[in-house]
Amino acid sequence: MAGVSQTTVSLVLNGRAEGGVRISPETRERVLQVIRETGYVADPAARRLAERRNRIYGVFTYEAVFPTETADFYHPFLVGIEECAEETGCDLLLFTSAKVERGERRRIFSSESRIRLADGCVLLGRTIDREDLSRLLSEGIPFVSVGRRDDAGGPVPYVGADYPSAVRALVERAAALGHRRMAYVGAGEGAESYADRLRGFTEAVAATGGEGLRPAGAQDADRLFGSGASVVFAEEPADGVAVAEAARARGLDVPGDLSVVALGAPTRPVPTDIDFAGFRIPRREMGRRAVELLTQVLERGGTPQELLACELVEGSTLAPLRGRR
Amino acid sequence: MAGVSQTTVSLVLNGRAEGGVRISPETRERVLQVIRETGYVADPAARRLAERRNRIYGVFTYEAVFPTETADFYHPFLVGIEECAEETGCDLLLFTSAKVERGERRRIFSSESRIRLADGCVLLGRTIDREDLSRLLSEGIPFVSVGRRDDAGGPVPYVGADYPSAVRALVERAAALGHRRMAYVGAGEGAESYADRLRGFTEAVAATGGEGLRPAGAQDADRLFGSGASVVFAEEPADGVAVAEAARARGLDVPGDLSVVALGAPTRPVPTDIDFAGFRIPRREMGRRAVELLTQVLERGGTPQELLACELVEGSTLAPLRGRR
DNA sequence: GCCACCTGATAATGCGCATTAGTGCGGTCA
DNA sequence: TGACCGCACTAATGCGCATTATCAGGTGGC
Repeated sequence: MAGVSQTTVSLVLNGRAEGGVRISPETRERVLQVIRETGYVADPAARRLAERRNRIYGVFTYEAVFPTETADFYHPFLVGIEECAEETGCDLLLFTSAKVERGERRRIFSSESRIRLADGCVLLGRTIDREDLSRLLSEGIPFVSVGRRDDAGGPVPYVGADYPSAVRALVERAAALGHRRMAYVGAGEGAESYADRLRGFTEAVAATGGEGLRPAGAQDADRLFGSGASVVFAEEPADGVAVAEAARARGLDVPGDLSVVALGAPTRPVPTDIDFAGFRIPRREMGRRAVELLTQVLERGGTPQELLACELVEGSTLAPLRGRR
Repeated sequence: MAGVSQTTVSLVLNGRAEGGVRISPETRERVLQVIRETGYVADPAARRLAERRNRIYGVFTYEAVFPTETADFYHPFLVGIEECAEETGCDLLLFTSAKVERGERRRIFSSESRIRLADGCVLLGRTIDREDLSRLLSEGIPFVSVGRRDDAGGPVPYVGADYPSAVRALVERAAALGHRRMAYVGAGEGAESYADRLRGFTEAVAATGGEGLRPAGAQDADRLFGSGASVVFAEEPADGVAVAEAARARGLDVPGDLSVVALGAPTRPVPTDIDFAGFRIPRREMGRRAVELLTQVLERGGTPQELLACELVEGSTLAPLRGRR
């Protein structure tokens, strides 16, 4: 239509006028005019094939991206991811096709994985299969995990929340309020985030000269209350609720008789109106940062690992040690 | 690695053993073995190029897909869309790259639209630009709109909510309760959904022999209450709240003195605990159905147009006409 | 010995683009 | 006059796959 070759259109379209190749202003204008009239758009698939890049970032989650159950927990991450993708000019590809046999989890590498359609991808989830991780690494697929991950045959690029520091700060606050015997309720393992919290707890208790206790769990209320702990660090808000309820059932006042600190954020709605002391996971910021880091990896490579600070939440469940003050 | 040609691999990979082409079991097994060992996966982009299909469905929204404001309204649609995409074995592409100049809406056809990367797409939004719609039609891009849309240079494929029927049922219910003078509050235009509600109202009122009133809006409380209407149909829950508040401000009891029916669902959080009579928009089902219809369009073409029934909500704001019963 | 026929696999082609190595042309300089 | 150069543009190639036409080798019939 413009009387020029496909090459010329390509050059005009991509503004590649710098590298030795020149297009006369008249020709350029003629081409642009036709493009405007027809609304021509280069086929992204072909582009990808030739250019080896897509401007499409994949988002992988083991659960549905738009869940109904854990919506409140994952949503903020996705808000951040989308925000940053929009700014970066990228589209997001949700791997919804990862076949799910009844009741099974999605898999990153299914028989017909489409992960390579994206330039790279962002991983989201409480835990991520080590197999999947190490395969991502060995195949050299660019990715960034939201949430710290242990090595999986090599260092994993991630942006996580700095749980150890957050927990440490809370332990120090408790110590400053006179608490010495502190209990940690929760598995302290299974996911990096849990391990990090427990580690932060253990180290901080040691540093402040306190005494760290590990009752079996919130269920084992007898051991918990028999331990003499004056403050309980609950691995998750759900644990915190369980502890608080058990305490009240025994006529103990929270925080009058027992302080409770809830770590993390509710991964599923917890029916409570307790204003726990704890911290806020910077989920939105983590999502944003993950996309930024992915972009950086794509451009310059590397294995970025970042921890974002959590903001402490005062709450009303952490009080001075009974009898003090 | 298997000592065969690229063609053979392709044939094995796609199981195309029916159409005259044959692969011996030994060769096939040898190829599959290598595929298993290496974890080879066909490049989706190249596949798309050659096959002209992707198994990627685009999702276009004018606002962010993961919004914070209107989250509650759009979320159910997306849940349905994702569910069905997962069952269909498709991935979802979120057009987050549609450049947004500060404060402007996204555009389907931006300078570098990637819409054609997807096999087709689902459109979401209260209103959709007629320009965009007619261009989708004229360019023959397969799509399905969530929500009924008027013709835009041709019939638009959609799956919508059957507002006219729902509103009619509510009007009939009101009529059965003795109401005759009924008012509709809202613009009744601007979006197809509003027009449909007003139309359902007008027709149903005429059919039941009642009297339909159109005060200017909830703001114009004087006209509304002076009209003698015993029941108000509010175009949106927000309008319903406004009406109910205005009524209470005048000492009128809802529904004792005035019944209020709220149509649709809150598009943004409305701070109220009123249990309005009205109906439930089958949002999740609409999302699911949109994906199903898109699949159908891709396979067999056509322009499906469907309306899904809304479930009536009893609520507590629609009572028998004062002085009756 | 020749042709017809079937089987199993491959060479060749094209999808729509980006990229590179030219190509033709008019002008410069020695 | 011819070598040389910059300019504006194009022909050709390849990206990784699906598809189609073709081919080599074997079998059977007459």
